[in-house]
Amino acid sequence: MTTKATIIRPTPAAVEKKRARRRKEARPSELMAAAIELFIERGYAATRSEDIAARAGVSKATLYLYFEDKEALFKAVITQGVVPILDEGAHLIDEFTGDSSTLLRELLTRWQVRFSASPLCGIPKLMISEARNFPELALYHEKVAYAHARKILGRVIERGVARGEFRSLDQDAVVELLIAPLLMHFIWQHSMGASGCPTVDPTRYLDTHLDLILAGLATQPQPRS
Amino acid sequence: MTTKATIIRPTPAAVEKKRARRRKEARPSELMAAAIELFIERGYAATRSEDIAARAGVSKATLYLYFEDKEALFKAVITQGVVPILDEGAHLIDEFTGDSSTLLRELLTRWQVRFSASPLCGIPKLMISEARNFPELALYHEKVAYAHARKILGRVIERGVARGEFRSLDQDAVVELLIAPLLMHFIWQHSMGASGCPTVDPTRYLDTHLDLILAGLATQPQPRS
DNA sequence: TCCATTAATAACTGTCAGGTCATTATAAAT
DNA sequence: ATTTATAATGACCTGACAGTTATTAATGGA
Repeated sequence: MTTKATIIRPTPAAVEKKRARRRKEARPSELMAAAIELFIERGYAATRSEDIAARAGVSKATLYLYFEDKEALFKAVITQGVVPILDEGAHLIDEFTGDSSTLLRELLTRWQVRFSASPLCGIPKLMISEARNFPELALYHEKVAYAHARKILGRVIERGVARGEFRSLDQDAVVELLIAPLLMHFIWQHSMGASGCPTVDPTRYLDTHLDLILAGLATQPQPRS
Repeated sequence: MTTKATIIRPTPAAVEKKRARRRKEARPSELMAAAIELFIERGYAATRSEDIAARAGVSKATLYLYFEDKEALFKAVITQGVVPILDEGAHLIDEFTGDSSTLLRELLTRWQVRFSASPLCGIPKLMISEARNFPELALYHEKVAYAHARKILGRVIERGVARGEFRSLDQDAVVELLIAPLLMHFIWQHSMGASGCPTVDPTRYLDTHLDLILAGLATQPQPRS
């Protein structure tokens, strides 16, 4: 017999199961798109869940049909896939046969272009801002995103050193120094830049970065611009 | 005759004048020290004014004797003097007679050491996080801090180019690229780093940065490490 | 010692935002 | 058409926090 019990309200577990199913539909991605914009603009604490819902064109209560709470929404936003874009770079390495300077140039340019065209490039600013309020999330993000990018860049440097094209310097430091300007640029754009502070031209900036660092890495004097 | 009016409460203007006088005493700097720590840790919105007061060892109401509101305290913290430290670098340039590579090395090292030893190095992270919530403040900070640093670095690059030591590249971009790794390092330390993410060794990082960028800037092939 | 002035606070208030719930609209099924 | 299941929401509740005020403690000058 069916336990036609006195319980009318569904159990919390059932509610969460339903939420998990719903999270794969269209509505949640609208909410997440709205959330990522607002979180990047204002930060986590200063963003009201009602505003997120409003921007997605639904009511606040609807948001809570799809996400357990504000924090779950934040985590969903942060853990959105940067990995596929990073992996495009990894494939580039596998296929590439030319010199490592050119490879490095192509790799960084690719990443810059791909991230610039997506809201994902706002995530560094967001993660930096909220890291101390969400330490586990920071560690997770470091592991799946930053460490991944470092590994890929590390392979290029190793390749260059092995082929006698690059000097052998402190590997970890070189990799950080390759990423830092890109990251800094994204971060600046989404914070100071968005408040009216001057920003450098992205392509000139990246070109100069590559020009400098490739000359600095090279074992032989390069043709100079 | 003195207007012995019915007014018992002091006028808001008088209160503010009193606050301005008090702000030059010892208590406010304790409050600001506490505030800078907490703002950097948790961000502006997530920091409760009661916690700031508690860390400074006073009650919340006392805080409001010295600062009009939370925002005024935040602005006071941000506008704390980075300029003197930057100017140490400017003096270095004036006195220096050697080659520009060494000058650049000394300048960046000096800044790195001086900022690392002070809570001021947390301000970039704070400003980045809150720029969009305080646009005027972002512009002010850009003007008195970042633009100032850029100008000083610009002079060194010009000096190097004039003396035939440095290649002539996009001036603005080069300056950004000199600062970006330092800034990024401070920002990382105070966000991801503080959440347990691995951080590179500062001195190795700075050494490699200088090694790379000076080699990249140099007109003549340098002695290579 | 007394008074006047200033420093400091505990207790309070109003507002605002996260989260819930009873109810209504919408779609599906028979 | 009627029932059932699901999607969506307005109205509500509650805790937390910025900012205020009435009161007390400290200070100092005569």
